[in-house]
Amino acid sequence: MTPSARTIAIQICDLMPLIERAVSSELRRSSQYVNPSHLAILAALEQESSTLSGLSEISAVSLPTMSNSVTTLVKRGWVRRKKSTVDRRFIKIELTSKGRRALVEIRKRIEQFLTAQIAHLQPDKRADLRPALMILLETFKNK
Amino acid sequence: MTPSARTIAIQICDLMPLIERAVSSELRRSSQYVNPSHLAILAALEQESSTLSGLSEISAVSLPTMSNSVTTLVKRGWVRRKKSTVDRRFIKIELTSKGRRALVEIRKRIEQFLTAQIAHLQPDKRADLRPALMILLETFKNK
DNA sequence: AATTAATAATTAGTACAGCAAACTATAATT
DNA sequence: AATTATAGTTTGCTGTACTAATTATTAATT
Repeated sequence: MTPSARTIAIQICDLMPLIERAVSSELRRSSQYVNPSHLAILAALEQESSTLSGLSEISAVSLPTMSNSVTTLVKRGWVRRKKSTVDRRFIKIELTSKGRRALVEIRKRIEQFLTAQIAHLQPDKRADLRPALMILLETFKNK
Repeated sequence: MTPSARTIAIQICDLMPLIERAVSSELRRSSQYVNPSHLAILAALEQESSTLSGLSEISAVSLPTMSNSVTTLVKRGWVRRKKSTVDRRFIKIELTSKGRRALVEIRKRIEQFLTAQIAHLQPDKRADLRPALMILLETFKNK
């Protein structure tokens, strides 16, 4: 019998905090504190520059919140604000090269941490994980 | 060929913020704001009461942070502090019945949200998810 | 053309999680 | 009895989250 959507939802519900906690803790351990929300912003900007309202929608936070977060990231030199020449109400947020390097660095640290956890698994279990994660990625993209 | 641990790590790295964002946004949408970290604390206490230092270790945050979070939860009436009679330095944190009800309520809301996402999937894809999630749950338990 | 409405972003004010450092209270050691 | 260790709390800071109000700019109306 195929598992109900609810069964899987509960599993995700249980799993999320476990990984989240481990990764957050790993990020906090680093010299420069990195908030998970910053990671999301940098990752979004890596694809393409975005306006402030665009970012706030992607991250599902309010506009003022995103404005503040961007200010923090600007202070760190990871992004820059750039007024649009077409419509001057818009502000384009761009990743700086320093921000790009920081993103690579942060990703590397999380990846190394997660890799260490996954490495303990049997190859056949790892084989099960990949397609499942692809399904989830597809499911939660643009949600 | 079985996927490398690193490949899977990257997948998780990409997936996490997607789900996290969706769920956080869902939690914030509710009348009473619920911080994800609160959820983790309540869930830990549901299993069994714990000391403050126990909780801070489980959630991988500092002792002062946990002390403050518990104070917030006490104000909300969701947990209570109780001095140990054996060793009076210890403080047992217990879930109140109101806290237990809140936990059920929060879980229900997240589950409903996630269920709605999962429900769109084909049964065979859902069938793939369950064992994979079990592997991940096992992997990140006690990490 | 002047006024009004709509849109994008910021500012102000509040709540609260995260930290380190300094502190209090209690228990264990010496 | 004095010292050291342990469990929590308090303080002071940074920074994310919110809503409500404000500013700047553009679009729509009259």
